[in-house]
Amino acid sequence: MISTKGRYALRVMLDLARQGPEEPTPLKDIAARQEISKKYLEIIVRELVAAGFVTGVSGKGGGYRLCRKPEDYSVGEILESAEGPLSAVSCLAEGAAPCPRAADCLTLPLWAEYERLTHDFFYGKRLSDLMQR
Amino acid sequence: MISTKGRYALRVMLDLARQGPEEPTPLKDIAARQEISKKYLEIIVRELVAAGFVTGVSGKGGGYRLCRKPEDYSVGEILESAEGPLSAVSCLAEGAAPCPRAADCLTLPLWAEYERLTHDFFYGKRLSDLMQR
DNA sequence: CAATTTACCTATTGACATACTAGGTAAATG
DNA sequence: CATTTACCTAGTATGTCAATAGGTAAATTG
Repeated sequence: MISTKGRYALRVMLDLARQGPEEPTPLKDIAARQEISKKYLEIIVRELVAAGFVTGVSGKGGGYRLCRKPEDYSVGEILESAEGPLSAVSCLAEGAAPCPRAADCLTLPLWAEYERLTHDFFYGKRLSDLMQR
Repeated sequence: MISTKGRYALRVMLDLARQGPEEPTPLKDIAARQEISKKYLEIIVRELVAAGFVTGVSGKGGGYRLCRKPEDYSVGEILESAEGPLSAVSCLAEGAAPCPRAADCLTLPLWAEYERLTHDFFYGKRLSDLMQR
C-alpha cells in the first residue's frame, strides 16, 4: 500500500514540474493547489531535498525548484525516497532479519516475482509521463 | 505491503494442499510445520472458513480440509479474503470516500494501472502453481 | 459415560507506524 | 527593518498489526 507520504511526494514533484523551472515555487502555493496541509508538506519536501531531487531558495521570492528535467526522474525513485523500499513483504525488505525458512519457503518466489514486477513498473515510469492526462 | 495475515493464510492453504484431501489436518500440525503461533492461526483459519475455502471438522481426528482442488484457488482470492482488497492506494479502495480531486488528479491513472497489474498477477496464479519449487 | 482432542468464540493488549500539528529559527528580499 | 520564505525539533492522536488469554462446543475413543 502506497501511503500518503509517497503520494504527496509525487504530487509535489508533479506540481513543480508543471510550474516550470524559471522561478522557484513557494510551498504555500503547492499546498493550496494540491489541498494538502503546508506543515505536512514541509516534512515531505525536506526529504525530497535530502534526496537531491529539489532545491529550496529561502527568502522573499523563494520556493522550491526541480534539480533535473521531469523526464530524468523515475516515479520509482521518488516513491522510494518518501516511503523507503517498495518491498511487498517484510521477508524481502533489505535490512530485515533474513528469514530462516527462506530456503524452502514455497511463497518466497511469489513475493520476489511480485517485487520485480512492482519495481519495473514504477522505475519504468517517468515524471514527465504523468504531466498531462 | 502484504501483511503477515495474508502471507500466513497462503501458507496455511499451501500446507493443506500438500497434506492432501484424505483426512483433515489439525491446526496444531500446521502451526508446528509452519512455525506460526496456533492461536494466531485460529484467527486466520476462521476467515478462510467464512470465505468458504476450507471446512473444519471438530473432535478427535478432526482438523481442516480444502473445499476445492488446489488448481481451483487463485492466490488473489486467498490474499484478499485475509487482507481485504489489494488496493495500492486508499483513493481506489472500494468503500472509501470518493476523492473530490479524482477528475483531474494526475496520479490516479498510475495507481489504477498498478492496481490492475497487481490484480492480474495474483489472480493469474493458482495455489497449485506454488506447491513445489 | 468419561476423558481427550479438536474446532470455535470473545475480548484484550503492546508495539508501532501513520498523518498530522505546534512553535519556533535562519535566510533572503524589498 | 519588515516581510516572506525555507528550515528545524518536537510532540500527539489515531489506528492497525500481530499476537495472547481464557474460555465453550463438538466429536471421537477407551
